[in-house]
Amino acid sequence: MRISHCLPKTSFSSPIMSSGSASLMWFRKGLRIHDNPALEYASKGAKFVYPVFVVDPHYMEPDPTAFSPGSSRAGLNRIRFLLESLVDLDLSLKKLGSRLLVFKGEPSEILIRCLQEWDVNKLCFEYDTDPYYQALDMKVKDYASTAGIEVFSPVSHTLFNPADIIQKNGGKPPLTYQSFLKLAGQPSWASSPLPVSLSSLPPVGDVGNFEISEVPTVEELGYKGYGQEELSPFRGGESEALKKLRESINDKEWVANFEKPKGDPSAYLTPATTVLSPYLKFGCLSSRYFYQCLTDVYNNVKKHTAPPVSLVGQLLWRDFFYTVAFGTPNFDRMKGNRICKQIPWSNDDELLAAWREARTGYPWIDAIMVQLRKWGWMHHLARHCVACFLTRGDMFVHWEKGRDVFDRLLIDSDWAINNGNWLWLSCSSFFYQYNRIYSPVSFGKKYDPNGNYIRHFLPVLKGMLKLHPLYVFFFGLV
DNA sequence: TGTGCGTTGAAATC
DNA sequence: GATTTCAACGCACA
Repeated sequence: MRISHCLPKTSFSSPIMSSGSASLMWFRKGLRIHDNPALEYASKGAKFVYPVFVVDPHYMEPDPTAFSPGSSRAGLNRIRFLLESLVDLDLSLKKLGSRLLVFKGEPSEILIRCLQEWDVNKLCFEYDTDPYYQALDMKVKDYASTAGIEVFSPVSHTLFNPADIIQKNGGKPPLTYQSFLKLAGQPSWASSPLPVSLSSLPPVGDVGNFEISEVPTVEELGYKGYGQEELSPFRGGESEALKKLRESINDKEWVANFEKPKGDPSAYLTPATTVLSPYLKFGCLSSRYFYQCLTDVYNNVKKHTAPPVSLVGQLLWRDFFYTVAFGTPNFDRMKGNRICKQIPWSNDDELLAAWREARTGYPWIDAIMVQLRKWGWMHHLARHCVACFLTRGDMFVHWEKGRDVFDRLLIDSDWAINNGNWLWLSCSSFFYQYNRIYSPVSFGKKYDPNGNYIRHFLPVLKGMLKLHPLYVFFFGLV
């Protein structure tokens, strides 16, 4: 690791550690060495550390019935990004005298078996607010506590602990960005940075009868016949994340002046090439480390932009959505979701398929959808464009359907952020003006008759043209 | 209960 | 085609 900056302290106080013991470090997100309080605690005073990752077949293995290459839950691009991240993590662990132990199966069953077979007295993993992990972690924690194993599960995926913000707000999550900012304030770790640089890790203990495999390749998972050139150009892993971060941070002027477009949206082309979101999603890059790097830059320039439009503002948006998602039951559904407007969406699967398969007939929309399918990543404004088109244009398709397509195809798809944005862009929550069901002004009107919306995205779309020859084809149709 | 406001949007106008 | 105007809904806070 070439981390020269100071790294943040975890906001959790560490329990008294035992000595001469073994720890199990369970990786899920947080696929990194830097700013990883769970890994740090696992290695403190431990004789052995077992770094474990469980390949869940539901997430990883081919599902031939899905509409695109991939498993039942994730597209091939994100699966490959994850595998690359794991390979990189394994390499980094090896440099520190350890390695990644890769298992395959239902994660809670595997974890419990590991805890039964190995002489482990500490179980460490990053706290996760997603419902999938809330349920999974409950099972594993329950077993650990009955077995007398200490569990350390710090919040290190986000800048703030969503539970803290919700508590400060009287038990409910704030529903506007501004109120979130007020409640959040400065992160507790921001003023007292702690340099953390793991120089070595305790060795892996005896794995007993377990068969430990290397990180599988996509071919080994059963995906055949997909060449490199057909897939996303973005490589996964912490090393790549830190390299990309450094490239972005080096341009201090750009970092300080980063702002949402106000007349010159072409300024948004630069962040389109940094692509840090997938690394934040898997935790290859710590959002807290990113935050500190940005504050360092801000401290060394005369003036800089501020939330919501600044780069730090973007990290705070991420925390905002994590907080609302954590504090809202059924956040990923319309029904039973108290913050979601109840709308009688159309149920036309053919319209959905046309959108998904880039054959709407609108070249802008289709070009973006091709990029989504091919690269698994697209500019955030482009996402807004196609999401509004699907839910608020003539299609009027349920946001949950569009959400599912993004969730499958985006390499950076993140449960809280993806659902939050679809709620927003479909006028179901956070943003309510001109809801076409309830507003006689806009109801039934054709989507964007003046082309205001598309015009807003034009510079971004033209920028894409430079990036990939495929767009020539689509733009040629205009 | 009223008022302010939002990483707004569409119609009116230049 | 580009710019300006103003209508709009529900959260936040008094």
